[in-house]
Amino acid sequence: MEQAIRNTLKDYNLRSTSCREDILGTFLNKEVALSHGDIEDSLGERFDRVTIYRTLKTFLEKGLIHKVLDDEGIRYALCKDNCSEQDHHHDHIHFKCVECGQTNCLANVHIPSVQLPDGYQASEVNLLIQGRCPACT
Amino acid sequence: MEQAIRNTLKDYNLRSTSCREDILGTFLNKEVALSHGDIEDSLGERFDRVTIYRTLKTFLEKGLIHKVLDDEGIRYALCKDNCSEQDHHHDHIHFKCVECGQTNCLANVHIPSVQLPDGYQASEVNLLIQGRCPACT
DNA sequence: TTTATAATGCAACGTTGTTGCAAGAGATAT
DNA sequence: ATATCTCTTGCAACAACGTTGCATTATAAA
Repeated sequence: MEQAIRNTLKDYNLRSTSCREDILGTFLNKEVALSHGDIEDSLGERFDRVTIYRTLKTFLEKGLIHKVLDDEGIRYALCKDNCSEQDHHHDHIHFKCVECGQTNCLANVHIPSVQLPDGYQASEVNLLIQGRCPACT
Repeated sequence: MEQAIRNTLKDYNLRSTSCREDILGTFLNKEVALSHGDIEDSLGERFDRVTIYRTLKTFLEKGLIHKVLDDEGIRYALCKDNCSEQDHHHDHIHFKCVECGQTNCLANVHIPSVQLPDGYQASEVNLLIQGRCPACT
């Protein structure tokens, strides 16, 4: 596990540091979309707030994580497909439960293609569905 | 126009105040999704920041506006259909141009229905497409 | 082990959003 | 037109969120 995380960082041309390892580990554990605050809470006082911000920014730029839209702000989740600095492809859907507040990725559910009016060029698609998850129904 | 705005406020059981009239007027003029900051900039120093926050909150609760998810935070747009406190229905799509930064509503384009896994109940759907708008292609 | 480069922590700052409370304005009935 | 009740506003103070510059420390490669 530890080693797998290090390898992932290496694959993305990132140096291994304890902060990066812990944050990546948190994403792997939780499997839901996390906000900066969630990560801060989960890691305790081990790292500076600023370092967490910068780590998230770095992960974003390298294509390790992507933004997840949320009605309360911005969250982040691991990229499932192999994204890179150049190329992002996320056609999956995020579901946020209004009851328990968890946001997670509905893998396997594909976004049906949308017919855009003339002149519009899509590069990224984000779909957030809010409602109740199976655990809260 | 002035009178139309007052009537709209009345329809939603809201007292007419200059702040509410101006904010509603701004939404009617701009026709794009606005953030709190956009509104603040557009209205100048006429109203307190706090009042703008509270006005947006009130408009939200009464069903006059709805949240539009954005990769930089949260924006608001007028409800087109007749929404109310109880009942919101927004199946339209928002398009954000990565070039000019404007977010607007693609009326006429409907969100294709999504087949959710068992146990999930959807109550609200938000679709944001990012790319280039006709003016920036 | 040395060295070049990158990441971290700290401090300071700016922005964004919230709450309580006193003063002021809107709507209604008289 | 006025009095009255209620809702809205502005102010102050605060909390949360996010950014930048710089000195120090850690990583990876020679």
